[in-house]
Amino acid sequence: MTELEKGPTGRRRGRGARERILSASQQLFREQGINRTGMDQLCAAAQVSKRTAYQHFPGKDELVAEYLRRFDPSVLSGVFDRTDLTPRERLLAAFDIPPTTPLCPYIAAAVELHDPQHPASQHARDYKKAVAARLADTAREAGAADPEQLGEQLALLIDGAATRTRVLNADGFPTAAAIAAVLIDNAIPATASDDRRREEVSS
Amino acid sequence: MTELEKGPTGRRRGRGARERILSASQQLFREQGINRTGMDQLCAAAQVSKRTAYQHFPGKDELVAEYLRRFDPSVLSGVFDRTDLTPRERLLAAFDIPPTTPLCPYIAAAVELHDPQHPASQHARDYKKAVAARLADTAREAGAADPEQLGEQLALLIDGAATRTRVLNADGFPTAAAIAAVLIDNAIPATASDDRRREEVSS
DNA sequence: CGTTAAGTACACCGTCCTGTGTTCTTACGT
DNA sequence: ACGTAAGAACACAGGACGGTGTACTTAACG
Repeated sequence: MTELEKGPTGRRRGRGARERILSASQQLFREQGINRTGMDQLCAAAQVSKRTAYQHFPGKDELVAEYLRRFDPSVLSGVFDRTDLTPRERLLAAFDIPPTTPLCPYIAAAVELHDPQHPASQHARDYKKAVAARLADTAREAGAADPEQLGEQLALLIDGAATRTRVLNADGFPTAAAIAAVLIDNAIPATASDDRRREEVSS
Repeated sequence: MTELEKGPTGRRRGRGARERILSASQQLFREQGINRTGMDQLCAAAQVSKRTAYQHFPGKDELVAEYLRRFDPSVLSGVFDRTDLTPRERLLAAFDIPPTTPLCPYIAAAVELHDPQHPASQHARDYKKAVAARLADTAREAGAADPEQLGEQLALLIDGAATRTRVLNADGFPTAAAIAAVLIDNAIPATASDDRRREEVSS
């Protein structure tokens, strides 16, 4: 990863500066925040010339947007694609987050940048909606009466837990998970604690 | 408030510069964020010389801390001291927040400043704990089985709603209020809910 | 080989930021 | 009326920031 990735036969140019920049962004933006991380420091950490950075990204704003774009696959698919869990367990697994996680980078970016028009802010909105939609899908799979509502509720719990973890310096996800369990049980009519049967509830 | 406050007989010095500074802080910090509000702009809005500002506050950090300190009475007592409501109604009234509210300034400050050691961050922690404690008190008053847990849960809901309102640009408090209603009903031992009026419960 | 693109090193610009020094003016209380 | 302290006006230091210009070096590939 730190080494250049030589493609099969196609483009093999470059020595991976862009990757190093994004990698350093992930570390520094999360550790120090976006506004408190200057381009000079970032380039030094990435071992990349400042000039090179600005040949890969038009500006810091676009770099931040691209930095956020990198989170999608890991977070989204990490939980929702686990076939070893029942839908209900998957919903709860979304709250199994190590307390060391700094803060949802989308929340941090939206608050730090403070501009709803910023490309990163728009991406944050899209991401949050996507998570809620994924939760709703899983809720539907689990047989919830109102999947959209449950998805929105669980998404709110995740954000609340992330925020409180940051502000209070104490893990808020156990509390959120407890609430989630109540909501899930209330939303699934049959209260079949575990629907091990994978029957598609075509409704 | 905007006028100088002449004490009874004691100190009558000053023409209210400090008040104007704090007042302008409330407006600008909430509208634009803390980091994006420079001292020059703030002093101009407060119609205060920059030199005067730095004679009232050692630095911007302390000004921010004092700015946060101003929120305590209004927010805390605004909801919890309403004697016209039952304890249960008071818990739910905490979610009646106009959607125009920018964002809980404590969350914004903690995320923007990004330093847990910052005086404002410490104050934000204290405030969040105080709110949870107040909610727990009210929950106890309402007859909840585990008031501390319910207080913590409701506090998490409020923060989640505030965060999502900011990130998604859509009011998140109705969703949070719906969850709160479920939690409250689950936490108060069944029929013992202190509703004085049971008329339009189901409506 | 030579070409070409990617990357480096480094100085530099303009802007904004927090914070200070200095001098002058106002208003209050005695 | 006078002294004193709060405040105004204004320039300026010192640094961080985002971003650019320029000349040089490296590595891939024909």
